[in-house]
Amino acid sequence: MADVARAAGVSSMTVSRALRRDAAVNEETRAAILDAAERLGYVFDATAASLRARRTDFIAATIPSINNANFADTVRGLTDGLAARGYQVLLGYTNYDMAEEERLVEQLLRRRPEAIVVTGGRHTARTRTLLAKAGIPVVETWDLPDEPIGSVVGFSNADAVEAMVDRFVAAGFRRIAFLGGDAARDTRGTDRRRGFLRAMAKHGLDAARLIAGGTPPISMREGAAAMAALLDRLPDTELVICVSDLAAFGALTECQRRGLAVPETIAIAGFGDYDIAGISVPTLTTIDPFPREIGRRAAELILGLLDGTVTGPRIVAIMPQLRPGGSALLPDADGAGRANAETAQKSPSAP
Amino acid sequence: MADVARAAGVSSMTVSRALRRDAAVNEETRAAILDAAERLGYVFDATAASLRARRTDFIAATIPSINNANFADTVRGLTDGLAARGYQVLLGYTNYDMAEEERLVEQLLRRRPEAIVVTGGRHTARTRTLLAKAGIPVVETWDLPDEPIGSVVGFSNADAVEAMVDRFVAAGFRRIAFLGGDAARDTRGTDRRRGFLRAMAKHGLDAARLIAGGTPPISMREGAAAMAALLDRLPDTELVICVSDLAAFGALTECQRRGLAVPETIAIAGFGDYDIAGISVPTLTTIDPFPREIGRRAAELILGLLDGTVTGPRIVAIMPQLRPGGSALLPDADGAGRANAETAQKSPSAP
DNA sequence: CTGAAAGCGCTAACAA
DNA sequence: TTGTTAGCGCTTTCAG
Repeated sequence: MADVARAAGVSSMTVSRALRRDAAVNEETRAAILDAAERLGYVFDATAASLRARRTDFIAATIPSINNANFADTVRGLTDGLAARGYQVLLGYTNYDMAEEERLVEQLLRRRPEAIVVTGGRHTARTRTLLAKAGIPVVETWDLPDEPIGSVVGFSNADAVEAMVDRFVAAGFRRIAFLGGDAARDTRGTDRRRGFLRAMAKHGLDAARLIAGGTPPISMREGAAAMAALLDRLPDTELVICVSDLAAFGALTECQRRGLAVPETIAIAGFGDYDIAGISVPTLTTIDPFPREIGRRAAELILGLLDGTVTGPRIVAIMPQLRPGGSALLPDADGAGRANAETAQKSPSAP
Repeated sequence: MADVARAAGVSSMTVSRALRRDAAVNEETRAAILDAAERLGYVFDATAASLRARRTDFIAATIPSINNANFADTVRGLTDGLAARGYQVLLGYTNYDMAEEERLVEQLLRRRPEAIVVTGGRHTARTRTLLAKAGIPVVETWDLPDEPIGSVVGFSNADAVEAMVDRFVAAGFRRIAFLGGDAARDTRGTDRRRGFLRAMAKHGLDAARLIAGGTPPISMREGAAAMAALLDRLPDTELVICVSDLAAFGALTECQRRGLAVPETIAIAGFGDYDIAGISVPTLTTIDPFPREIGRRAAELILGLLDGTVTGPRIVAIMPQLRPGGSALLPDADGAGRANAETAQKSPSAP
C-alpha cells in the first residue's frame, strides 16, 4: 500500500480510503490511486485489514458433509445471502462426527469469524462452551434444539416424520417400517426415527419394523441393501419410510430389481426432497425441509444481528412440507402451498 | 496472549511458543500455560499470527458448483489431504461463470492463501494474470489446458469422450447422439461434446444428433426434457451419450415413462460415475474421472510445492476410466483395473 | 529454555 | 479532502 501511495503521490491512508467505496476521496485522486494499484499489481491484504479493523468479514459454517445436496443447498442460501454484503463463508465439514465438529469449531473460531452457523442441535460440551463464549452470533440449523446456544433456523425432524406417519395412517397404512436412523452419529436421522416411533405408538401400531441403514450418510446403495433385508425379513410390509430420499431411491431400485411394484405392492417414502425425488419413476413421496431457505434465513438473521437490526437470539421455525409423489400414494388433503418459501412468519419469538 | 502470560507468570513469547508444538518450552511451563489458556477461555488469534508470520495456512479453491457430487468429491480429497497438515481450505463457487470466477479469485487472493486450486483451464485474461502474479502455487483441475498457468491435475474431457465413442462404434453403434454440452459456460461440457464430434468425424459418422441441455449444470430434469426432444425428433437414435450422469439418469427416466426399453430400444451413457450410475435400473454406462483422486493429488502436489519437495509446476494426468453399465452394453475389451487409484505414474512431465 | 524489541500491513482516531 | 500517529496480536530476531 505504501508503494501504491508513493506511485500515486499520496499517503497510504489516502490509498486505504480510495480502495474502499465508503470513504471520501477526491475522484481524480482515487482514479490515480486505482490506476497505480492496477499497474503495480497490488493486491489488498485482508489479513492486515482484519487485524487492525477487528473485522474479518468471515462467517464460519460447519456441515456434516459436503457431499450432500441438502446441506449444499443450505450453504448456497447462506453464501449467497452473505456474499451480497461482502462476507466470506468459511466452510468446514464434520463427517457427522461431534468430536470432529469440536476440532473444526475450535479451528474456525481462531480465524475470528463474525458469526458461526452449525448444523444440528447436539454438540459436545466443549463445543457448546466454545460457541457460547465466542462472543459472536451462533446459529444452529436443521434442528429445533431444546436448549439453543444462540439462534436457530430449523425444524423438528421428529415432528416432520410424525406428521407424515399421521397422514399415512389416516390413508389406511398399518404395517409401516422405518429404514435408517439407527446410527447415533446422524442425529437428524435418529430424530426422524424417533418421530416414527412416537407416531406409531400414538396410533397403537407396531413400531418394530426398523431396518438399519449403516453408517451415515446412508447412500443409495445402502438404502437398497437395507430394503433387501426388509423384503426378506418382513415381506408383508405395506410402507417403508426412509431416513432420506437417497435411501428411498436405493430402496425403490431394489424393488425394481425384484420386480415388485411400487407403490402397489410396497410403498416408499423419503425425506429431503432431493432432485431424485422429482424425477425418479415413480416420483418419491417425500418431505421438503427447504434446505436453501434454511441457509437464506440464517444469512438474513446473521446480517440483522451484525448490523443491530435484530437484537438477541431468534428462533426461526421452518415448516417442512409433505410432497406427495408416486412412490406412496396419499389422498390429497391439505391444499397447502409452499408455506416457507415466501411468506412464513419470521422469527416467532422463542419455542 | 498477554493475559495468559500474566496468569502463567511468563512472557507472552513463551506463551506463543507453548501454544505451538514445535518450539522448545519447559514441559511444566507449557502445562501451566495451557492450563491458564483454558481457564481464561483464550482463543488463539490466527489473523494476527498470519500477518506476522506471513503464513495464513489457507489454501484457496474454486469450484463451479457446490451442489455437484463430482466437485464435492474433489473438495473432499483436497481438504482431507491438506487438513492433515494444518491447512484450511477457503472455498468458493463460481456458478460456472468466468466473470464470477474472476471476482472470486480476486477476493480469495486478498486472504493471502498459500496456494490456489481452480476448476478448469479456461479463465478470463484478468484471472490468469491475477493467478500468475500471485506468487503462489496455482493448480488447475478437471482439465488439461494447452497453456497451464501453473500446475495441473486433470484429464482431457474431449479425449475421454472420444475414447468412449470409439468403444461404442467398435461395438456396432452408428446413430449416436450427444445430449448437453451446448452451454458455453460449462467448458468441460463443451469439451466433452467436442470429443464426441471429433470421434464421429473420425469414424465418418453423422454427428448432427446434438440435443441441447440448457443452462449448466444440467439437472436430471433437464436431461429428461432433452431426451424427450431427442425421442421426438430423432426416434431412430441408437445411443445417447450425455454430458453427465445426472442428465443420463433423467434421460433414462424419460424412456421409462414412455415405456422404451433401455438399452434394447435405445442405449444411454453418462459421464462422472455419480452414485446414481451404480444403483439405477439399469446401471449407467459411464466414465469415472476419479474426482476424489483429483483433489487428493492436488493436495499432495501443493504440499510438495510448499515444502520444497516438488520444484516447479507439474502436470498430473488423471486417466478417466470407462465403467460399463446396463444402460449401454459393451463387449468387454480391456481388463483394466483402476489405473489412477493407487498406482498411476506421478507427474509425467509436460503434456 | 526464556525474554525484549521490533514490526507484519493495514485502519481508527484525531488533526489540519 | 488529506495526513499523522499509534497499534491490532501475534512471531521473528537476537540476546541471554
